[in-house]
Amino acid sequence: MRERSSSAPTRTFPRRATFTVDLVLLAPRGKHLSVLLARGASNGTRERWLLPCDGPKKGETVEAVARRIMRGVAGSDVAWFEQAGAFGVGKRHAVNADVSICFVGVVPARTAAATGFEWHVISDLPQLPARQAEMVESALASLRDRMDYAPVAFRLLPAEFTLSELQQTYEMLIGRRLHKASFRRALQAAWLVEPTDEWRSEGRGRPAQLFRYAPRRRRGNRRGVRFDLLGETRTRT
Amino acid sequence: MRERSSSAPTRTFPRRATFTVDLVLLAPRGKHLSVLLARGASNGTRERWLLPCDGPKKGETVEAVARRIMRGVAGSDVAWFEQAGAFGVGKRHAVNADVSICFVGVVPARTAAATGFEWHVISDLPQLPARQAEMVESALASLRDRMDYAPVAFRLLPAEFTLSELQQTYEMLIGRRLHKASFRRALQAAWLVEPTDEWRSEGRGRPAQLFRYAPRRRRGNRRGVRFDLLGETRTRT
DNA sequence: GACATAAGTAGCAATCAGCTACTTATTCGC
DNA sequence: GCGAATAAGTAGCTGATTGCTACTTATGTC
Repeated sequence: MRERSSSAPTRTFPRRATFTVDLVLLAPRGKHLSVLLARGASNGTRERWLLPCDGPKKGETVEAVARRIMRGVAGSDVAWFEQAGAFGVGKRHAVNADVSICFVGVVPARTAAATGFEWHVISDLPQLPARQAEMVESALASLRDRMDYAPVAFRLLPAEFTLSELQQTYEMLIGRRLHKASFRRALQAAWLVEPTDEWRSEGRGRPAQLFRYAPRRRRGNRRGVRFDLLGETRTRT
Repeated sequence: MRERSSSAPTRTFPRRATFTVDLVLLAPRGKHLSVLLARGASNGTRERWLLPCDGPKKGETVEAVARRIMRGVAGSDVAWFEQAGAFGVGKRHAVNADVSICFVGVVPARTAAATGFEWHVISDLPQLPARQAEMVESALASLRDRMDYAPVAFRLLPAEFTLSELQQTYEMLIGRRLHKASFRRALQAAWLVEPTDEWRSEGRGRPAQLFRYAPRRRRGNRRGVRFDLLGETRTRT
């Protein structure tokens, strides 16, 4: 299936193939993350679950597709989203697209799922088509890679929040515990929050001061090199 | 254009659209990086240049497409490559694919370009279609993000190399100068190289000892959080 | 042999990060 | 009221990491 080409004269003409946009939409669920799944047609005894996905309408960017799917399945209150790569043939996909372009997004807790969709805790997912299972893994990795650079946690919280809430949100998103004193020290150094005059008492224990997100300055922080590479010589793809 | 669906019963059926794989292939050129461009049909007075691209053959993964294009345009001696995201409609693409899946790769200096292709220094590129220009930017960012984790530099060098050569390679790939003593100290701490018994004298100055890449151990290095995020509240997509 | 040049090292000073151990302020049970 | 329990918030030690200046070492050039 050749198309009209304006590519290099000496090469074969570019072929084309089809894709969909698949969405890994995450939301807090207690101390863990949950992912939104669509109930698939159950072809037998067992339920089938899939990631939400769709193709582009005419002229739509892939970001727009992702945004449209998010609006459709969970409303429009998205804390953050980003592309997490394209996943190709070789592992079965739900609707037989050649390639799925994966987006990862985060929405606040208690975001209602549209009919036919349900939140599932990531530690206990039903079986997904191989390609989609891979995408969930990769989406989580993308999110965790970005946590140091994108204010995901702040967008998940209300305008005013306690530092303990902020820390818990970070812990949930990156999937591991953080040390309280170190967390706060780093936060201070980054000039990301400012205290309000309000305090909140939450049952027992000392009341917590409320803060708001108010980033002040940028650390022009070019380090040398880190050499954090694995011992093995292999590429990530 | 609806397709057979096994998606959520209550949603519209996934649409599909076409894509190509586009390649940002980089090679050292003196102290800078160059990118491989394909000479396009010159529709007027000015030359047109494009990124190499193609679509998948039946059953081919996107990685396989990227690898095939690389083989075709620059041989098979690839130091490293990785996907750098999908770039959608909204900016013109060379062959009118709806979406381009971008791969970034690095090959050694002096890799010969196939007929119809030429290396261009990245600081002085000819005008490219908007989407492809965006891809070049993004590919460089991806490479630099990955430098701390993938042994790209080691794969560009011969089996035995001096530490100055290694440092220069790093500087070229990440696009900034590094401090000699700090570079070496970090390298030692990471147990990535081992000295050989050989020394190389390169004109004037003290001869340099040769090293080889021999990664020994892994630093299980989970930091707390870095809060390296920008002041502005915006996502990267 | 003096000088230029480049490799390679020592070590200071500042910062960062992980941790223990505290102080402060509140509710609960009595 | 008062002590125990609980959670917020802080102090500060320690070792690791980093950027840097300034050195020493070994070679070629003249």
